[in-house]
Amino acid sequence: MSNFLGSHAINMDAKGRLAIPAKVREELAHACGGRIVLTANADEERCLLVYPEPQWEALRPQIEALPNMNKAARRLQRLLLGHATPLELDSAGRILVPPTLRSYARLEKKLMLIGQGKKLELWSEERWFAWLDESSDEEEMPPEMEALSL
Amino acid sequence: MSNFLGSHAINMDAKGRLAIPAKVREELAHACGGRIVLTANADEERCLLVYPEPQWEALRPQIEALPNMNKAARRLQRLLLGHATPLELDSAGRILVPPTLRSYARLEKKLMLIGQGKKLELWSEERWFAWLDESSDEEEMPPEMEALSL
DNA sequence: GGGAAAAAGTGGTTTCTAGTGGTTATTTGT
DNA sequence: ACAAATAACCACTAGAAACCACTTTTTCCC
Repeated sequence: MSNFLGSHAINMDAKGRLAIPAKVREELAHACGGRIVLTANADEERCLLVYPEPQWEALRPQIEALPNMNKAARRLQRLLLGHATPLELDSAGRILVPPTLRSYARLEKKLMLIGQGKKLELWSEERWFAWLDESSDEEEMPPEMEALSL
Repeated sequence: MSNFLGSHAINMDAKGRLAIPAKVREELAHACGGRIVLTANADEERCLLVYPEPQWEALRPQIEALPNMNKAARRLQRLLLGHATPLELDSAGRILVPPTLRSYARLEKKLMLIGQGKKLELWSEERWFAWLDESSDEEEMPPEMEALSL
């Protein structure tokens, strides 16, 4: 099972190529042989999600099966399914981010790649730091979280 | 079971390397053979957390399992999982703090390492002393705390 | 209490590989 | 068929990691 951790600053070149950090590349190699699926994030943060292909294939039927008379469910489907793009690493360990996804997440040169266990998140650096600075406003936390002892 | 106590002033060099104090090194050696995980703190104090690897591995699944349609849970995941970095001590007993974590906790040259029982906290010296000076404002305390007799 | 030896902390140097950019080939569309 | 855009290939540079050497502090023994 893949286990992506940590954050990495990476640059995207003018062609939309970005080099996956070597550490992450290793993880990807034996999680999916370098076959990944890139898609949009569903919540209000405009970032991209990087799934090893098997992980994505496990998730996809669940999304497709959602009762889509519900507006929120339709939104999730359109965002996730509608942006999903299979990608492979090139010989130098880079991926080419499709223009659509690039503009969805407002990616420019400086990016951040954030490990999230079974997947990775790809943010524009600017947006990532802005999100970090947001006050962790008084959202109510789920009971599992209140019980945590870090 | 590890049991980190006390505080130590330490210096980070220009490359981001910092020497773990010998006392702490001993504790680490037989808690995890020197294999540690460094990550960000979840609350508003921007410091880093140092876990012996087994401790972290006990915690990680709990964090990953949080219901991440919830905003507060997502924040915790992005901070903790998204910054977690496994590290090993070099031949001189030092660790290299990744640039991402260095900037998150605003670490410069002078740092403080604070024992917290099962983990350690790593602060910029400046922020540590500033925090000490903060008024412990009238937050209400949990019942377990009210029952304490120091 | 002083000196010596060992350990701890600090800094620099070299080597290697990850990351970057450019160039050529191929494919697709007009 | 030709042109433009995309994809694969190759070469170079810069940054990171491992190695090594030195200085300073502490502890133990005389």
